[in-house]
Amino acid sequence: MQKISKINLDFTINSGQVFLWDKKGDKWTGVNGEDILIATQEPFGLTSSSTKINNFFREDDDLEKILTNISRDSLIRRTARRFKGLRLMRQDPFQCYISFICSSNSSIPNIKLMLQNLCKKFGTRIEFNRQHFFTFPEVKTLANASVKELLSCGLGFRAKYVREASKDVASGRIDFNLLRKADYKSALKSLKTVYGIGNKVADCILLFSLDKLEAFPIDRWTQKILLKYYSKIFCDITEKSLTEKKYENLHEKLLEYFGPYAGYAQQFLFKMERDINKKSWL
DNA sequence: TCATCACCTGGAGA
DNA sequence: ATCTCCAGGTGAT
Repeated sequence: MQKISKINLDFTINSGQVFLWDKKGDKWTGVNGEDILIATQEPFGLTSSSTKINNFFREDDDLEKILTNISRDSLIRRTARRFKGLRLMRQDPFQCYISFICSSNSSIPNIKLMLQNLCKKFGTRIEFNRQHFFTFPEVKTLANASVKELLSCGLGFRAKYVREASKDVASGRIDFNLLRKADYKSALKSLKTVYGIGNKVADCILLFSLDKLEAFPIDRWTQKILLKYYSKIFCDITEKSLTEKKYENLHEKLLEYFGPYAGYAQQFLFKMERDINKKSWL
């Protein structure tokens, strides 16, 4: 049994990073690529049956250092205190990539539904702890899927994105190992060449699966948050959708303000504002 | 470079 | 019941 202290499972899993997780009783079960991960919150940490849990929950992150680093104002300090134990995760890159391509103009429950359908149709059925699960589909399987089959999973207009994006990985044009080694800006540029990936989705993939902690995904919520609490600091923010240029400029300023772990700041703020507005999680 | 707009689909609210 | 509106955006014009 592995133990990881200082992680709050509920905060972490219910912060919009992952979709294929379920809680039964006090036990969380999730799909990560071809692995099924199981974790339970214990009074003194977190237990699981797999060492893969350590990597998944970014045990190597020095949270004390990170929190000190991002604590640039009282709001972020309070929020980090309130959601103590919330962490970023290190997801399977391909699953993360497809998940956030599917997230476009959709809601968390619906994204989860689409991904579950993909797993059922294209994943591998496996037995684990006397229960059955479906793993996340392999790259080549999705790359060879027809748009019609993808549509049957409820993807709608995202079906063509998923098909093309999967082909890019299958062909090697998109190589997650290279992107992980690359610096943030070149990895971002590369991901944005994929059909169906813009700034926001690219930043999610970089932050949640490719170790780019300076990524700061700016979606409607984040934009709302910045407008509501940070309009003095990041002026010229409006509620209108961000243009390419504005997104880039804003990210630059965010990085300047929150520092190299800006992605963590984003996650705390996102969690806070969604909870305030009572938005649904998994 | 920027502003609009269409887009699949499931769920919530009128 | 039936309708409208919206949801963690992106691509095309």
